[in-house]
Amino acid sequence: MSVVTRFAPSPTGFLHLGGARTALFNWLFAKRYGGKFLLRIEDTDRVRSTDDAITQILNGLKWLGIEWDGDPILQHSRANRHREVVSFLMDSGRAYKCYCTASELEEMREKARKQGNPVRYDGTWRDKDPQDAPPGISPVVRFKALIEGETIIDDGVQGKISISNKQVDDMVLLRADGSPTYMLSVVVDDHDMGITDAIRGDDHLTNTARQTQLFKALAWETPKFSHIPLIHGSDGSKLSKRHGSVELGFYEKMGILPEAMCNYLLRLGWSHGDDELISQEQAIKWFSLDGIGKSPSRFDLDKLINMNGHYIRSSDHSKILDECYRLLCLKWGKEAVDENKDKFIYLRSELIQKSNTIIQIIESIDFIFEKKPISYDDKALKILTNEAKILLNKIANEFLECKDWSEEHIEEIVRSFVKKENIKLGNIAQPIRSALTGTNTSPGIFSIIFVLGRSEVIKRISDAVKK
RNA sequence: GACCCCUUCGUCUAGCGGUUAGGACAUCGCCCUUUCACGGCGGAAACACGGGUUCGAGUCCCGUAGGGGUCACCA
Repeated sequence: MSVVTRFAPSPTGFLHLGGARTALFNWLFAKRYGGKFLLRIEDTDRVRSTDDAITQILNGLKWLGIEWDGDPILQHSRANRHREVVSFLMDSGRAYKCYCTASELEEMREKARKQGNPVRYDGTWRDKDPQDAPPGISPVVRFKALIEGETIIDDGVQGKISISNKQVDDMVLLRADGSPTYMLSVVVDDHDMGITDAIRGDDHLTNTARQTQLFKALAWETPKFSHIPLIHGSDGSKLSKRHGSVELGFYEKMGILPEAMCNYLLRLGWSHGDDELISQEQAIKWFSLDGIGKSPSRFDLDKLINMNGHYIRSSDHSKILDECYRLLCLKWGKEAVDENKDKFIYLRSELIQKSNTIIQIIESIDFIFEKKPISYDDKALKILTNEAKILLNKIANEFLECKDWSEEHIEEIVRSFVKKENIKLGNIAQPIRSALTGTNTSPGIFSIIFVLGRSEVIKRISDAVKK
């Protein structure tokens, strides 16, 4: 039987790092075995689900390069099928109506907590005669779970796990308004979609016992589940909005490449010996369940950024350039960018070589676009001493007389100036840098002088000297 | 609280009974150097603890501690 996996996000929030990794693993697993990867939107909670979230999830997956087979399935559209399964369960005596009110349930839990018992539904309506149903209350439908024995889960990552059936209570299948719950829908949909393997977060592990019982009650085959440990924040706590950086779009905005993100996510919880840089093609060849670790891992932004640097340097430069152009336009406006495009093109190799993120590239050419007169930061100001200004005046004259405005010739001028003045290159390079960029860091000094052009250079130097 | 899972450098991890416990990120030092980086070289840095099993344990078993997850008419 060929492999069918799925990613089943709930559109109650955005696609975050954990979800992205789950999607990646399922996708990789399907590719590895030549199977299909399906997408199912778990929107049975009509109140909390939003279209925005769906769009964002889809975009996030596309950005990562994860393509699903067929159209995404919207779970709520299958409600009738879910209800049909419940009536089968009712007929076969594996489900029943429960008329407990919310306050009764709360009381029940409170009592169990006080007595130190597991907090579960106590089965009040399990064997009651439906004739006793109180008037005016619309019931929920509960699954009649097994009371004795234990449920064995053969997990692809965690191995064999047994959970006592005493731990599993009679879960709600249909809400009072007749809508199906998640617990029912996953089971029915996984079966109907022909899912053979599903990789999902650890947080579903104990739910699996409930779902397994449902599969059995329906006489359906259970997919092979593999529960992967969760990703934690850098402080070791559960990844949450508190970390401010769980959303995938956050990383796109900071100039992380999707390839780097995939590679990083892949290495978080999965390994293939000492391999670190793993292309998508290679990952598809290597991916398997036994490379997945059992312990939770922390998210490390530094490592992601470093990995991103490798991808920036090794990927197709024209692709990087396109992305830079897009972001540059966003930042400075298309007109300004087009006007200065050749400057950026000239500096591109150096920039790509030394940057770890797209944003770093963009920021290192801020000086090109700064409005004149440019502003100087503290470090630049510190460099612009009186002695430095004297040197700047002198070198400005040299530039004025320069006949051949090429980077090579500019370097000649500066180097012979250094010799003449008996100073170190740094003594003049840093003041020039400050004058031209308003900061103390920039691309190579000769290339920025060349790129800015003679009149601009003269102008900026004279502005700086007047400071 | 009950149940389930986890535990190797600061972080991600390799290791699948015999290793000087390896790699990567971060960190420190040196080199390169006009700045910031990139790159190169080198250093420091880990088997949570306690019992077993075994000739031999990071590797197997049992406890303890710590961490995580689940206990909804959320998914």
